[in-house]
Amino acid sequence: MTIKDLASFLKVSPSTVSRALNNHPDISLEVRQRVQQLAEELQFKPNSFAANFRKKQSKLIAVVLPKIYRSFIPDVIEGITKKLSAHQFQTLVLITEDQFTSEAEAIKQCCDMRVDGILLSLSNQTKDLQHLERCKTMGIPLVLFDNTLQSDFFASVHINDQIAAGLCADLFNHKHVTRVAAVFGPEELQISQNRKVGLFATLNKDIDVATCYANDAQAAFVFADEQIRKHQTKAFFGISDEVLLGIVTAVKEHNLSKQALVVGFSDGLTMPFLHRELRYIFHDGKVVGAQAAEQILKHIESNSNLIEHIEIPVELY
Amino acid sequence: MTIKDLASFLKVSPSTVSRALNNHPDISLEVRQRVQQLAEELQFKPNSFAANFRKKQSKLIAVVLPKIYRSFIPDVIEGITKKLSAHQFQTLVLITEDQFTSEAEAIKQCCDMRVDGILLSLSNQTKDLQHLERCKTMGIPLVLFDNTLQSDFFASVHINDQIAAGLCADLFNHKHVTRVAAVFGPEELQISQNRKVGLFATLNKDIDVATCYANDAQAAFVFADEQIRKHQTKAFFGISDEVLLGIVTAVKEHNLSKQALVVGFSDGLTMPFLHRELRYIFHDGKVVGAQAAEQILKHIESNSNLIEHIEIPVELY
DNA sequence: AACGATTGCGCAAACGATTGCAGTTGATTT
DNA sequence: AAATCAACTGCAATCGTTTGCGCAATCGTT
Repeated sequence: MTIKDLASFLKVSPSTVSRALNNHPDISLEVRQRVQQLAEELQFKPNSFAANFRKKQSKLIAVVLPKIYRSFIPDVIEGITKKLSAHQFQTLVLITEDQFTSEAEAIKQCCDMRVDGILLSLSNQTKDLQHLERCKTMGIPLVLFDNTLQSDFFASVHINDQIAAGLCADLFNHKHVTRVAAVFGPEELQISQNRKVGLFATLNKDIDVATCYANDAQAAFVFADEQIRKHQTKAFFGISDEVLLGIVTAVKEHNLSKQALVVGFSDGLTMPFLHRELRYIFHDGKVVGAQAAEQILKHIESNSNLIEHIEIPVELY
Repeated sequence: MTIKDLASFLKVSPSTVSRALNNHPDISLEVRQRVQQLAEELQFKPNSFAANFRKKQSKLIAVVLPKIYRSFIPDVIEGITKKLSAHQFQTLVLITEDQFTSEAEAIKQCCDMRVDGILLSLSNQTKDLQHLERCKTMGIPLVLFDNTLQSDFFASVHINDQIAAGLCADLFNHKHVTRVAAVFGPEELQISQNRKVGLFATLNKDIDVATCYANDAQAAFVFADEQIRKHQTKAFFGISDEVLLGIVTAVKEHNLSKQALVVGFSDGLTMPFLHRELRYIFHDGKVVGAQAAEQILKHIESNSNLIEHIEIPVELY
């Protein structure tokens, strides 16, 4: 069932059918309705591949990310798909497993398959943006989100990690803690670095800080537990829900729930429920995802080449 | 840069280039190499839309699911994308938000855009499979996974929820508990029903059971807390990580960690860490995802019309 | 040497939609 | 009555690959 078939049924030309289906004003209302009605009856749907091919578009946006972590990322995906599907774009998901080579390969694939745009959260092995050259030369818009690197050529969307971490530091200062145990993510991760810098920049110099890089609850637990035993630490910073889980578990095991001050970044779901005293920067994946999607749509739909660096405002809860 | 351009550079015909690029044996090794070499140099990549259009395939598989829950689903997606990308298929993600109308709409879109296959986890509003008719008529293979309904026309992949829940019941029986507080998911959910049936079928009849339907930690917490207060309940069943979180929190608040018996379904990550005594059916998303992907690939690549109903074996940890 | 079989490549027609341009009406203007 | 114009619609080319078929040249066989 093609446009030609419809055309011969209706004794009009394929072009007329095409235009009628697309509500082109050249076609009289009467013909338009006849065409659309028959199309409806016969359950006809134009072959979008033929159309996209001709129109040189794919209506596909790729989301390339290191891993589907349990916090934050699900919201990001939801935010992206919701925004994109409202604009008749579909969402492709590619996972790099935090491997630089996979990331480069994924980008290559996206370009080769002519997606209309790419949303990319960098792997923690990625040190520069060379592998994105192809996107530039092929004119495929790309927006970095969450874990990004500064670039003049690609838009980016994230929270201001330094400022956000600064808010956490303010809290420690204000509560006059003397010692903080801070758990960051993988050391190479840009986000780890930014949050670390932000924390230390604002934290009173006379506060002792014990630092640890961890990427799961277990490692964070071991560290927090040790800090409590050795130093009676009662103030903690955790960079993500994953490590906060480890910290909070240690805190609870030592019956410090009420006295301890646990501060960190969270998606506001599990951890605040688990530890009601948690103070956290609400890292809202839906907003990040929606904004990133909006940026890419702006590039595509209005052909704007404006490179924006969006910082999502954050609050401490 | 098209195949034609390459052809004129090399003074051969476009068909030769096409065949050379696809390693067609009709083309001499010498010509093949020349073509491939120049293609490499010029960074030429065939327009996959043109090719797919011609070949009537899309190399796209859609994954339609109710929501990106924090447990299980991330693993499912990972399992799917890994398997599919190994076969040069890309993964499209559509979210229905547990709305039947969204689900029907999503399926329609997938068909209209001619995906090569669909992996579907049903929304909990979905009562029958009428809306999948179109897939049948268009010959688009579809595999149900996780939350499914029995069907003769579509393959399915899931664990045997009844048997799995039975294993949990065995544990309660064996430990001679007298009272169980069981939390299921949304009542309409097929999975809820199956696990409930399985639990009750095996549970000793003289065990009192208090039942509750909840879909988040908070609701489960309230229920568990109440059961502990009113009945000193010490045995609990939780259908998912979400509700287990609520149960375990209540248990801990009452200092029952050591004495309580908490049993449920988990993805083996957060909850077992949080409550080391947790006994759980390991609900492995990666395996479910990979199996579902494998089923769809089988349909596509070997044109098999065999409808299989796969039950992933489970273990109680 | 003559014959069929094989090898290697090109021709041209698809695939199904879109779109610039031109042509056909009928109505309106001069 | 001729000319102008607008409103519709059709023609045909086009997007970039793939692929059935045909044609030469080469090969091996008797």
